[in-house]
Amino acid sequence: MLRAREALMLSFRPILAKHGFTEQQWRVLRVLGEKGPSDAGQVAFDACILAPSLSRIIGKLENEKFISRFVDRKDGRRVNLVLTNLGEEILNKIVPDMDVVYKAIQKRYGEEKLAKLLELLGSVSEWRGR
Amino acid sequence: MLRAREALMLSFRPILAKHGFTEQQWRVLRVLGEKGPSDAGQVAFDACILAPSLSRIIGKLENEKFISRFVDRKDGRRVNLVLTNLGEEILNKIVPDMDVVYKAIQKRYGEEKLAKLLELLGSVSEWRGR
DNA sequence: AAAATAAAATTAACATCTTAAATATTTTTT
DNA sequence: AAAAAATATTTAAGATGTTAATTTTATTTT
Repeated sequence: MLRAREALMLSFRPILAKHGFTEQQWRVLRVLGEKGPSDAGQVAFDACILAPSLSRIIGKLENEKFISRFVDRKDGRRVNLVLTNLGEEILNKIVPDMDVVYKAIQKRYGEEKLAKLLELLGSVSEWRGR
Repeated sequence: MLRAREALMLSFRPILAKHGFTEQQWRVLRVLGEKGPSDAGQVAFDACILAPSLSRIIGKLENEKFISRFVDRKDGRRVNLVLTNLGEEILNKIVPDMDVVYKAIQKRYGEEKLAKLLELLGSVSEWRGR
């Protein structure tokens, strides 16, 4: 699984590097773009990043003005995260490049084969906690 | 893929923690146990660990007497790694515990489904370099 | 054979992972 | 309402990931 992931990321990483993002920073931006404003816990789950890592990542992304962070009004423990305009801009620049690579992979590997793989991976993911 | 891996490792990590090893240290020991003495480059590939990480890991495992390291006689650039007796002992203690978990997963998830997943993952891994 | 190039491992620097502990806030108990 | 338990986030510390630079040894060029 590690090697498969590594083989895939070899194609994606150069795109991120060109824009100065790491994989994880990218996942945070992408999740916020796809699901809209969310609290840190939700982003951590969606981006598959542990809470301590996320804390530092959002610190950086906030400093660089890609996201903003504010405490929830109803629950003072929660921190809400939102993309800034700058964050949305950069997201819209990167997404198309990633899509090109994704589609190339889909074509090269076989569309139905890839779908099957994702389905099997999804069913593994779901047993969290048993 | 990340989430699937995480779901699986949730079952394995406690076993390693009980013996005081990290995932990566374990992969190094296991590879040396399965393939016998190998040079660092080969171990790095087999254990899916980058060379710089491996350097640090083998430093620790050598200090703790689980492996020994010596330069290749024919090629002075290469470093060969071997399990010590202590390393083999600990390996033989941990392997059965890991097997129990693996078989439980195999049973719970479905043997042929798991085989299919591993096959698909294997074929993804193989494109390295295209 | 000397110089240039290539290859394997290590070191360095910064980012992230992982577990545990600490903080702050909310909810539940008593 | 005060105390206790639970929840969300952050800090801390040690280990690994990632890229680049360095070191050492082999191989290739000239």
